[in-house]
Amino acid sequence: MKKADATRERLLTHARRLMWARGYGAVSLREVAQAAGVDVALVSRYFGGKRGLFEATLEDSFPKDLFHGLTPETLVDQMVSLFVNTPRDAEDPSAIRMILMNSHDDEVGDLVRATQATHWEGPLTALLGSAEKAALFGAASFGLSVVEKSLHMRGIAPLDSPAYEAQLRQLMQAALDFES
Amino acid sequence: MKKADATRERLLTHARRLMWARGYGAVSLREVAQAAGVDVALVSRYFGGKRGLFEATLEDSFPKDLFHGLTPETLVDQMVSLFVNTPRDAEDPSAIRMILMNSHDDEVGDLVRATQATHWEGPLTALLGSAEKAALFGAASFGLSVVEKSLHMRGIAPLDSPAYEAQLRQLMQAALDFES
DNA sequence: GCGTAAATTCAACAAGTGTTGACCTTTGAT
DNA sequence: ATCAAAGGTCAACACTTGTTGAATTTACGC
Repeated sequence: MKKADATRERLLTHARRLMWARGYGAVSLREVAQAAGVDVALVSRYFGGKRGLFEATLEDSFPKDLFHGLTPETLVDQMVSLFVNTPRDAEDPSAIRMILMNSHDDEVGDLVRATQATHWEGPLTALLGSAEKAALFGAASFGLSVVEKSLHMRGIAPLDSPAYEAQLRQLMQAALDFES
Repeated sequence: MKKADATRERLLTHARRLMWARGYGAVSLREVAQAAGVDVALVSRYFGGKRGLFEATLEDSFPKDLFHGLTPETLVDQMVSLFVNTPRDAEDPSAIRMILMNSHDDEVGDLVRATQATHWEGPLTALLGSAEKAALFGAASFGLSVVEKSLHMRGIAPLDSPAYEAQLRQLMQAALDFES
């Protein structure tokens, strides 16, 4: 019972790396299997199919407690810090990228959006006590992350500049000051 | 010589509608051809292949003069107005959505990013006279557009609220006030 | 109406997809 | 060492994809 779990996990790791980075539809099971060093058939055997494999990566590694222990006052600092410390095109693909790449897929889009809403949008709304604040802050943060970290638009954004970080903080704080 | 041009344009229209909305990789030529009411073979015949068809939609309908005639002072108003007046999930898919859906495609990603850089990022940088300003403003605007218009995250953003529009203007202006 | 060229369809292709059932191969307890 | 179960491979399937060359239909000047 031990060996199987190991390869199961190996499949899961590579599936997450590939599918989160390039999207569910753009990655073939054969590619995942080859990366894991096993035969394609094992995927359907262990996860019930391609969709099952993707779902497993969500349950396994979607960050669920992003806002845990935060207050509206500490939120901005925390998010800016998270933003600045996250490298572009990280080896280990981020959940932001995963949402960006899979939200519009016919097969898994609904699942992705539901997962996001449950674990991020919901808690953030609860934390801020306002759907509108959560909306604007979430949109600004997510949008910035998408553009900075994932879309390959160069000429954009000197991440290391301290002035940029300050401006970023001000920008996010402005989103938080939304009234009614 | 007339009839062919008509179906050529019909193919182009449906290709843009489908590929800009769901992404190059997710749309099959047979689907485009069926929407246009012709046989699949015509695509390769008229456009030289799938990629040629997509390139044609770019040359044909990518908005090229978005910042023409604007000054740094009128930029925010213009963009906020454009933003507020653009419906969510428009029938005629937006270039924003197209960039979002195709920037990471292995086959057309480079082309999309190059097009974007030439017609948007370049002019915006020239207009603002600063790569950093263009970076932050572009990222904020684009990110907000992406989240609001394209990612299907509901519970997010009451577009019709006047207070929201004011906040949006303030947010974009803040991005523009970037120094050094 | 005829005939020619344009416009379009048809049929087939090679390649790649996810999935399945039968088949080996390794492992570990008796 | 034996045998059964677990772990994994193999070959084949039905299907979809983009592309291509030949055949067929449609339009139009004479």
